[in-house]
Amino acid sequence: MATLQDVAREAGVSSATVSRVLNGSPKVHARTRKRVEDAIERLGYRRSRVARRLRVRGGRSHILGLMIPDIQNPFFSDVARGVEDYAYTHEYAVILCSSDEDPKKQAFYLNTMQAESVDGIILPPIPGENRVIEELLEKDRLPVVCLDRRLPGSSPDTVVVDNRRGAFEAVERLIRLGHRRIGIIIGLPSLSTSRERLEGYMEALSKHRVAPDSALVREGDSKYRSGLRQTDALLDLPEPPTAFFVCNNLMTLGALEAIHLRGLHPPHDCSIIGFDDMPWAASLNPPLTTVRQPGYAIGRCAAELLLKRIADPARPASLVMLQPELVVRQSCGPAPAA
Amino acid sequence: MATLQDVAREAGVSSATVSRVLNGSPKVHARTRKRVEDAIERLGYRRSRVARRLRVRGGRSHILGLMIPDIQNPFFSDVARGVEDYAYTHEYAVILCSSDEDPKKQAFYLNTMQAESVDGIILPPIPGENRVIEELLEKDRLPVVCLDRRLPGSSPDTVVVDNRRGAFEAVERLIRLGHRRIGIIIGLPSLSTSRERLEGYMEALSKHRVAPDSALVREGDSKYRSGLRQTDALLDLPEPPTAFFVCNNLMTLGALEAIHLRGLHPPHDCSIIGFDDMPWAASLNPPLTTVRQPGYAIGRCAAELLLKRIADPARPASLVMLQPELVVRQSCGPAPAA
DNA sequence: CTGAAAGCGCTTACAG
DNA sequence: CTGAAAGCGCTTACAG
Repeated sequence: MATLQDVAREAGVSSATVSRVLNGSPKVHARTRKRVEDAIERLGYRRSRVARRLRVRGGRSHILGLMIPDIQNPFFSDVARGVEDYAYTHEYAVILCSSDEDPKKQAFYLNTMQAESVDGIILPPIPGENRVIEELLEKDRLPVVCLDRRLPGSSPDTVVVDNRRGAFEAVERLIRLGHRRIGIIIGLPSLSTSRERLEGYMEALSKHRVAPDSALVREGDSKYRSGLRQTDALLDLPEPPTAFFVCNNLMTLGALEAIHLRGLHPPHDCSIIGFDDMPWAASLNPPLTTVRQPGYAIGRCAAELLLKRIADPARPASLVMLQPELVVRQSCGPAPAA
Repeated sequence: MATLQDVAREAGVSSATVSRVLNGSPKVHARTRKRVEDAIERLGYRRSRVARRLRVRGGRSHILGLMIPDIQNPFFSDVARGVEDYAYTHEYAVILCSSDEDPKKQAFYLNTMQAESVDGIILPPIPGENRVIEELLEKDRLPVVCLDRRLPGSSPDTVVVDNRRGAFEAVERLIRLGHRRIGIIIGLPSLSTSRERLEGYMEALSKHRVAPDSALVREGDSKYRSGLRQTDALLDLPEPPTAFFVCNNLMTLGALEAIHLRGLHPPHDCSIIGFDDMPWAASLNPPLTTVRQPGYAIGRCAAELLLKRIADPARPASLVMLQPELVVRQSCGPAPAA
């Protein structure tokens, strides 16, 4: 690889001049500039960002770090795409990591990102691992934007969805269809999203004077298998629910499987509403009614907040709450007469 | 941020010694090592990878570049996860980019990756853009592995799936069920995957002496809408197909939608086989028979080849062909009597 | 086992 | 408008 020195030699100028040309400094004679540009062309020179970053004070790496639980979860691939597209329009690239909610992986990746001197990091905080992120913010003064989940205690820039409202609307719809025994499967209870969705469920029940029953509340882990198991458990109840509200995409697939395995056919035999919409929700059996989270918009918004913070570290932190939307398809019907 | 110099001062040793401790050199006195480690701890020092890379000859960045058409396509998120997981076990992080098959985006991202001095790049080559990749390989001597698609002309490390065989088996199955008019919807004809899947289709036809009909061959663009449109076109034929072979995941969803809109119910009214399996394929209506590509394994394998090449640039290039698998569910039935 | 010194490829006041 | 020189934060022969 040719270096800046090589270019200087080739063009017969000093390295300072080459650097000026590279940085578009106005005070270089047009003829000199041309000579340098020709030399760059001839040598196929490319400036080393690594060396540049070492030198330039406050030098931006133009790299963002994005750490999500799992890129194979369609919600998070929507988020990732949103981040990436916004970053691209601002000439940023992104380092992507899947943490699997594993503190060890998170630590490794966070370390790598910092060592690579990313300009900032976007992540949904892992419950119980706040310290790490707070250190990032306070000690390392690294811009961080939280997404999907809130960071209890501190309040960095955050973008979340109104989970309470999304859950409330879903459950209210089920109640209006006549359902009184509504099962809910939430994700890990340590997640703020799980708690908020449960709150929305409780509020809807309370508003419509439906008595809550703790047997109808099940905890999963956001994966397919837990959706299957918890639905099974619900169906095994002496008085099983007539409707299901399943709080994430993969668990909903599992729930559907469990329901089918019993020979049940929604929306006739029972009703189901999922959380997270997906391109194939309309092709499921039955076409699935879901609470749509704007994953792509969440990603874009987080990237925007991060770039703003990078540009102005002193700006006040903001909390953006995006609205979910109930997408009604065909998985809900009236409650069977009791 | 504390620098190595700060640590040296704090520990009362030279910077060389600190560096030795950092690099795990055995020839440092245990007591000295302890002093340095304590100083590092006290100062919260983290070594700058940027400075390190500038200095270490042939210094590895421990970053891989991965450029895929679209992270929102589940096949590619499987691939991405495979790459990432393998990279993680070897202490590598990955920069992820979605090219949308857009040469301009590809150029920008490739540039960024190089400037960031990634140690190597994994990508499915964009048709007609071979030059760029060849330059990477020859001029910049940057390790590159191609994935999913072959690079016509040269032969870098490549991992692909046996598309011909996957398509052949799918179509043969349809023929054995009695289908004679089998529609196929391929992706962009410039992609090697599209051509190979079409070849497999033709071979199956030919083996079983079914006359090909060019009206049954439609070209899509791998997206949902084209699956919908091309299926519509097929159904509008004077003599429509009784079975459909749709060559990618998103187009299959579109095809299913088109079929449902006509009030048709597979597997009774027609049959359909998709390409690419997905976690929710079993929950579709009907549960979908598909050719499963091992996306995760493809990603892992590509990452493995890349790291091997980085370690030994002189090793001969290898072409790995992974086998697809026909996953039979319930979207295919006997052809209706003519 | 440890230190002084050179240098990786750039940028940037400081002179001129 | 241009150049000489210092320095970003590290590593590594070379001495001792």
